[in-house]
Amino acid sequence: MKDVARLAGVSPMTVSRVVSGEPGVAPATAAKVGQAVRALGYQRNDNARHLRRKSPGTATIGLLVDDLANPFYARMARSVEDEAHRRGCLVLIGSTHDEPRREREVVAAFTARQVDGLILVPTAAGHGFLRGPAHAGTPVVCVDRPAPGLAVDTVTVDNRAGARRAVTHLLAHGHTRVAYLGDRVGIWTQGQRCAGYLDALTARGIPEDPALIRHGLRTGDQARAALAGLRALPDPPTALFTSNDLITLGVLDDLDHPAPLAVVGFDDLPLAERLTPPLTVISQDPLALGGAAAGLLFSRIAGDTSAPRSVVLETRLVERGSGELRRA
Amino acid sequence: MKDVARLAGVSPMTVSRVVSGEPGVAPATAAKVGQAVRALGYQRNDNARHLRRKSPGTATIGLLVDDLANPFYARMARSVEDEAHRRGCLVLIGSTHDEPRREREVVAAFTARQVDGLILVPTAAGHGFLRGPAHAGTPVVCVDRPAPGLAVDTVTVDNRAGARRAVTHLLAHGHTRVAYLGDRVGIWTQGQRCAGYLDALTARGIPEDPALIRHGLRTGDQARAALAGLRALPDPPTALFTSNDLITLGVLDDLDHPAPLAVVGFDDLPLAERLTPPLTVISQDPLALGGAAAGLLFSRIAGDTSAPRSVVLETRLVERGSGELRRA
DNA sequence: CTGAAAGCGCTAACAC
DNA sequence: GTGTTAGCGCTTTCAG
Repeated sequence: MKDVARLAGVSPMTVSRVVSGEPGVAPATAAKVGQAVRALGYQRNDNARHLRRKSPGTATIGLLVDDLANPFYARMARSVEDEAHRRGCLVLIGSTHDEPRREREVVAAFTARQVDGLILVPTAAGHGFLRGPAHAGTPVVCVDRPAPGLAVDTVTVDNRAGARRAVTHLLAHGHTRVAYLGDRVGIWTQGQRCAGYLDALTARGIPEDPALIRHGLRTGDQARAALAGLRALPDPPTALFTSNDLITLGVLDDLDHPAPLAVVGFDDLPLAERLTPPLTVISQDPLALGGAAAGLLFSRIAGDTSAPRSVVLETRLVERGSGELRRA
Repeated sequence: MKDVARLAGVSPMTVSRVVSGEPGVAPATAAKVGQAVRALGYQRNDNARHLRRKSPGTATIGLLVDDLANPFYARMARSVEDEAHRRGCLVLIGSTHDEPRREREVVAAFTARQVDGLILVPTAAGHGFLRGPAHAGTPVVCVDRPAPGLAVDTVTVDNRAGARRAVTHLLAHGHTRVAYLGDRVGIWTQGQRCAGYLDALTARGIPEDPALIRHGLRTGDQARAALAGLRALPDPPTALFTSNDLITLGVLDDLDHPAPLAVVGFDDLPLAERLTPPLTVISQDPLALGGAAAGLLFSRIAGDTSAPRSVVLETRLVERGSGELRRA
């Protein structure tokens, strides 16, 4: 900046004013400065700028998701970045890979960079560290899952209602033996979906049968094995509710034999309508999740200090065939 | 920091040393400082730190892709972030949505934040702005497509060889009328894939038939319409090479009627093996792309000033059925 | 309308 | 081992 000032024959202060588009500079002076800027290829150092400026922070937010490669979070990230871009804000990104340690590290690195706010898909573990004085003043929005014991804005989808809807749909097609296949119940979304499954049974007066409930399925293969187990029961299910896409895919190949099973999955899949059978799913809208989270965060950044809000988005039942199979 | 110093009864300099883990501080002093840090919830301001430190820049890189929501770029981003994290580096992210203006804006914002380097999926348009003095000293790596006229490191996949392989595969199954369905040839990857298609024909001595070549298909519906046109020819094709996944999906439903067509697509799809027919594809490895780009960038950042390098990754032919249909 | 001085939070370089 | 001084690149504040 000093170089530009020298070349333009003005003081650094004037260069600052021109570069920042502040009023009160003679057009002629501004032009000279502009030329010097272009001649030298000068670019303002925004880090230094934000160091001195008190006004709007650093115009940077942090986004920390479980895994960027997951299309669900990728779409969320996209809409967060779009919202940030509309507001002239940059986005620092990170993946936790569900490791609380990595989460803590990255959050620390983000706040050390003076981000104006944080959008976070919390890992399962405790988030006491976010409550410390280090984070006072940095607004946080949790998205996709809440952070237990952390009083911050949260955007989730109504997993429980969605699961209930799925299972109710199956019951409406005459099924009475509906199995639940899920990942670990400790995962918040899974717990919610299982609760929704039970809600639906209860509403119909169908007693819960522990033999039909399988938790902790972490891979497609495990799901497949679980299904085999279910089919070996004396009174096997005629329908399945699969609680995430990995599990849905795992059972897909074994739906027809020996007896056809109806299935509704939670989470939409890219090509669900082209599978055989076309998959009926409960679908979520990751773009809306990201958009809502960004909206909340920016209103906090703008100074909104009201009580923490909880936004819950609805899911959608998409009927494509696999869930409309009537009981044999 | 001054507050911490006061509370610990030492000078700010000592706090700095402790917080930065520098040697040469008495353990007792370090302990006192540590307590004060925790009591106040102090966190170092890394922006200010990097302002003064000359050593390793800001430990931040910029990643600019076409669209974060695209699973291909999402996976690339994930591996870039992983590599960056391994090196204690943060990642600023952005989407261009293929708009050169947005690309320029975001690149400018990144460099204004003093990123140590840039990984870029260049838009189609010119990149003269990257050559200006403003970017001297900020290493850039282009990934997925080259930036015409820009002498920087580039990581791409061998689109041409992949396409050639796909078409050769179809020819080997007895087909002589193989059609090409692609997006605008002006898009670099599409141009390469079309060239590969022609290579394969030439190698077999099969003359190119313009009636079998369709460019500019931007949607699945357009691809479908193009296929209808091909089928109406007096001498219709018996096999297709589809040059991206959108096009592949577009034609998928019309492969069997009136006559069965063999097809090989460029780009793998998540559930390709579960479609009917299971899809034979040329698959790329976005994680490897991202990893290679990050590797190159970090070696540049570390001071490698050798001539710009071009890394070209191979594709893989994945045979699943749709491409192994013999000529009727 | 423009410039000089001071300082944002931190660390390099040197003194003690 | 620890403190002092100066200054990173910019903007605030106030004086001309």
